Amino acid sequence: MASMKEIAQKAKVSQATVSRVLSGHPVVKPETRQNVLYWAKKLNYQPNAAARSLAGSSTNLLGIIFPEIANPFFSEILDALEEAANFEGYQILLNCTHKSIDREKNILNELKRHNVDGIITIPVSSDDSAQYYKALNLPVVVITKQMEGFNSISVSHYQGGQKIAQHLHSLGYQKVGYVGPVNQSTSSIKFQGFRDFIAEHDMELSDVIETPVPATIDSLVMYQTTKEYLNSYSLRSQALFANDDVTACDVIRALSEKGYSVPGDVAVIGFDNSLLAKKMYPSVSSLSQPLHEIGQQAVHLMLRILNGEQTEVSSYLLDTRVISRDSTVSTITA
Amino acid sequence: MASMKEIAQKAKVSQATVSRVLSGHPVVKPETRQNVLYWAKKLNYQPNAAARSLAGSSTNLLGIIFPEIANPFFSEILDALEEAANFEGYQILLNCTHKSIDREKNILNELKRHNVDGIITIPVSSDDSAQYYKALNLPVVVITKQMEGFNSISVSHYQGGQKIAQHLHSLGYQKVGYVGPVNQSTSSIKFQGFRDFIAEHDMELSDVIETPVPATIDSLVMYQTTKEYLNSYSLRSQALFANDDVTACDVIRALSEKGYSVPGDVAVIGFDNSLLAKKMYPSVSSLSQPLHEIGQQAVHLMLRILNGEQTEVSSYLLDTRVISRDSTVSTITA
DNA sequence: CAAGTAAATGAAAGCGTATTCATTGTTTCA
DNA sequence: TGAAACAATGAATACGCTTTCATTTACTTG
Repeated sequence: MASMKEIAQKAKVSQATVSRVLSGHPVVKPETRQNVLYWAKKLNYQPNAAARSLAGSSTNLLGIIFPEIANPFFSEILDALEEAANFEGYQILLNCTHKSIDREKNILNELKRHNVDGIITIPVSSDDSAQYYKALNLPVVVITKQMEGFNSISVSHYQGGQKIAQHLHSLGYQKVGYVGPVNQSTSSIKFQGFRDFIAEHDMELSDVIETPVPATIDSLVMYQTTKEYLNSYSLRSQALFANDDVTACDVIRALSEKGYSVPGDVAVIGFDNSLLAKKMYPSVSSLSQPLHEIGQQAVHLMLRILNGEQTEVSSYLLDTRVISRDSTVSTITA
Repeated sequence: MASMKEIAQKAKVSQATVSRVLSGHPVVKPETRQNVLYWAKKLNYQPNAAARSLAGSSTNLLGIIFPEIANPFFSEILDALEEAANFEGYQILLNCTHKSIDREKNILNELKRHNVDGIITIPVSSDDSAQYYKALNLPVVVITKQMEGFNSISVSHYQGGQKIAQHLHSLGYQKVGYVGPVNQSTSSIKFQGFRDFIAEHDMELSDVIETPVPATIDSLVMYQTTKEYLNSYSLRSQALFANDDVTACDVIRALSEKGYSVPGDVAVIGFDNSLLAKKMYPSVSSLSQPLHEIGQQAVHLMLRILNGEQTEVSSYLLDTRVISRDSTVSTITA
């Protein structure tokens, strides 16, 4: 690899001048600049990232922390994140917590030693993780959820739950149910919004199928829990709100296997509007989170922080909307 | 961040000795070692990656090059890759080509300047990409396909096509069809295996629905092409082989919308055994590629190369097997 | 035209580590 | 007991870059 030293020799200038040219420092005579650029190009010069980092400038490295990747919800965001970051000249260091806070701590150490310029993260826990991120003293952008004292890009899960209920209400469903975790942070907020809307309108929460938080995307626990519920109770709901699209798929399977037709007998609506909801047949209605935009905005927010254009901490909430598909239909007959 | 210098001061030894202890160099007196380790721990020492890199040792950085991430096929592999790499103490630098060879060239430059120890890649083109990888002079492991002159971890797509045909044959399907690209490298190999098996057994290739190669996972082009075909021709096949699981989903939708029941009227089988095939209802039969294993083995192969334990170039082909699900059923009546 | 100022560049230090080479202290063996 | 071999450590250098400070050159102005 060609170094600045070689360029300096060829161009008959000092290495300092080469550095100035290549880092866009203004005080260089145009002719000198041209000459240096000529040789840089000719030698296919690539700045050594380690040397740059060591010399104190930025690394153009962004640490990314996700719970897992195989989940389409996450991978779609990651896709957008990668695209935006690379467009802006940043490389991405990808790490998964698998929802373990110990793993998260280790990752933070790793990222620190690599001198990342900033971190974009889906933290393990909005409560417990905060202190470790604080201790880093690095720019952090939290996505898909909020964390006290940190910049974040997310959606209102409470409002999301409301919109789901509203959607079902507008289609004429009166008895509705919920499938998902009840005591987990994000899920319970969705559920709360859902319940609050129900309470304020002429609706009834007829079934609550509480599931554990699945460890991985391959987990069948939502399917199994739903199946067991259907074996034990007779379903009273006309429509079910599944906490996310993965759950929605599992619920549809459990329902179908028990002889319910979707949406004929029971409607189902998911959350996230991830790939699964789109590709399923019948396609699954869902609350759309702008996944691509979340990734993109996270990167742009990070850049603003790095450029000092944004100093105060703020949470951005992006818009959501219900995408109505095959799994929910109007029950209102003329 | 604490540096070796600080540890050296506290432990009253030279920085060189600290370096020796921390990099496991043997010639240090046990007491000295203990003392240094004590202080390293106490100061929560984290080695500076840039300095290490610059001083000539390895970076523990692995470059990863994928076409896209949002596709479940890729994201499942990525998940395994990340897990294995981190377990082995490596960080992952993630990049997407979006199937552009120019983008791929740029990525290679980026990775080079970051001094990655090696690259694990799904190259854009097995023919055109090779030269750029060669020029890097870095360890490279190709995955999910083969590239002349490079180490690779993949499956036999030809044999995969054969196995699909064999599966359909064993279930009693005689007239079968294919949906997918016809002139793209990997796809056409699958198709060839499929055709060859058909030719050698009492089967007939009744429909070929040629689709373009979709640009992204969100593309509806496979669905549209299938729909158009169904509008123009009457389907003669009893079973369709879809080039991958995403296509299989689209085919099922198109068929269902045209009034065909799956698998009642037409069976469908996919390729990859990705998340989509598992989560769909009815679930989709598919040829299972060991996605997790591909990721894991790629990392382990890379480590063997880096340790000099593997010097000659070789292609590893992992086992595949047909996963029979709801979308294919036996037509043989007793 | 001298003196002072601005523009352009070079020399050198420093970032944190690995590593070579030199040095010190300790042991071994003739 | 003296020299040689060895074990343990320190001093110093290099890696490629950014940045400060000093120097040179060119230009302005009274």
